[in-house]
Amino acid sequence: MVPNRKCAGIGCKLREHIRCSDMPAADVTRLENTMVVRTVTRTEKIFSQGADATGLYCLRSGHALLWHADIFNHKTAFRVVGPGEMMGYRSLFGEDAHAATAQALTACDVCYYPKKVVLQLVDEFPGFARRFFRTLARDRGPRDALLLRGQHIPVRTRLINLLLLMNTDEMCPDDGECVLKLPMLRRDIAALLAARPESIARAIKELGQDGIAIFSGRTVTIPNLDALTVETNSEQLPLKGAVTV
Amino acid sequence: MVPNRKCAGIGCKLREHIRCSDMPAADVTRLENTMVVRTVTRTEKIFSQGADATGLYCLRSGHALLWHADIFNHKTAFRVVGPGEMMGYRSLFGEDAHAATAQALTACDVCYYPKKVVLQLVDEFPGFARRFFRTLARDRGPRDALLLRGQHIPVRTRLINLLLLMNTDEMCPDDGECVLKLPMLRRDIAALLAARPESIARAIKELGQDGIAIFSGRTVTIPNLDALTVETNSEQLPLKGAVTV
DNA sequence: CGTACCGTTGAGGTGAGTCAAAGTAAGTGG
DNA sequence: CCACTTACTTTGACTCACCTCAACGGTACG
Repeated sequence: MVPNRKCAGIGCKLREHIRCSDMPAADVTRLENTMVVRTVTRTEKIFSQGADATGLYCLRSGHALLWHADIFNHKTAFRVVGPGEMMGYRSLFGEDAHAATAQALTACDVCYYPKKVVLQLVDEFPGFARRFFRTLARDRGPRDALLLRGQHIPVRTRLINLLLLMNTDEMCPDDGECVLKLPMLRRDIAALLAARPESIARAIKELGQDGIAIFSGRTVTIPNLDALTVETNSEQLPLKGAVTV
Repeated sequence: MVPNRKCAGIGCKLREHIRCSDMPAADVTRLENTMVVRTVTRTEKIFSQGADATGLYCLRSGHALLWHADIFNHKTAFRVVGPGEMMGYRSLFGEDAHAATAQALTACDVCYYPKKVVLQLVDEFPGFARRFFRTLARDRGPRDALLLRGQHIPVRTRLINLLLLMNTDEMCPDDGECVLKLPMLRRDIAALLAARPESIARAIKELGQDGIAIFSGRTVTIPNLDALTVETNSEQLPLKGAVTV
């Protein structure tokens, strides 16, 4: 782990939460002062399954993967965390130990806010709390996995879903082809889709032959984005919309 | 739907939430006065996927099933709601339409609290809010399904997991055999385990032949509870602990 | 120029889905 | 209370997507 350093200004979704609450400048500063930014390298763990949840994490840059290991160390990933996204809030508010490990897929700048300060602010400012309620209620954490797995959806379709999920930014010109860089290994894709790396390789080959998505290392070229969406819609999507109870 | 009637006293988990907050009697009365109890019959819907979330629901008695339907009307259940349990809170706090349908498995008494009052109380009483944070963060909603599905777990094991999940009450003497009454159809079990009714039937037959769990209609006799737990532990349980990020 | 690790390809096995049909329980009306 | 309808449950035969195991090619790094 690289030496910590203070960092002025709050990044991530948290800034948005603050804007929506009527938090005075003094309290924002209080939060800023306790924030710690640390830089982690690829494959390094940000927090580990089983460890106490001592605070809230936020990615300033880079990508991380959340996965859970069973007693046989069989890993099941269920969320890709991108720049600006928070993580660790479920165990924070659930008052549980971390039930998943966060591992850096690429080099990351990670913000950390101590539990005590976050909970205090949540208690004091209803507007701030309400934003967290929304985040928690809409959290796709385990839902990402649900969306992507499910036996009756073929691996090919699950892979397409993942591509569409990773394509949030506007790296796609409206008509032309679309180039996407996946921040993870085949092994990680497999863990996310609840499949084996071999099955992923076969699905990738198939998509390439059909001219739907051409993989070259971690770079994916998608000639026609519509062709992807068409295919997911024609398949059975068991949890297409958000599954909010 | 049977005519509504007022009902004194707040049941369910909500009472516990109130006890943990420092809510004055006047506010508790405010909540009680807006509460509505209605009785629903088997198969009746308590709320429907796509409808606006107008309040919080709570089962005073009976069992209900939460399921989500895709565009092909393929139903995937993900939670069994028992007496005292709340439902509908995710869409309430997520400010989304209901993304699932709640359907009564047996006759139910359902409490309903209007959104406005609940949100007001959450804003006013941090202790009350904190309990909801915990509930949301620990919510197994979609997680139940995750626990039970996953291709690499055979249907037989998923079924055992469900039995253990339904066996919360102490209907088991310490040594003797344990009798359990499932509140649902085979079809519902299938939806919960992301399997087909035929596969459930086969798994049930197998468990009976092995003398691990004898099904007779909706009544399940488990000669030795340990035999069940042993089997789940020896299998790969991808999400054994709670998956809280 | 090895040593790892990652990625791909092939052969073989299998759990569970699908389809179809028979058996059983539950609910209805005379 | 019984005949009838309807819905649920079980069984069997077949098929297939994916897993497993094993081997080989590629690339990074010492």
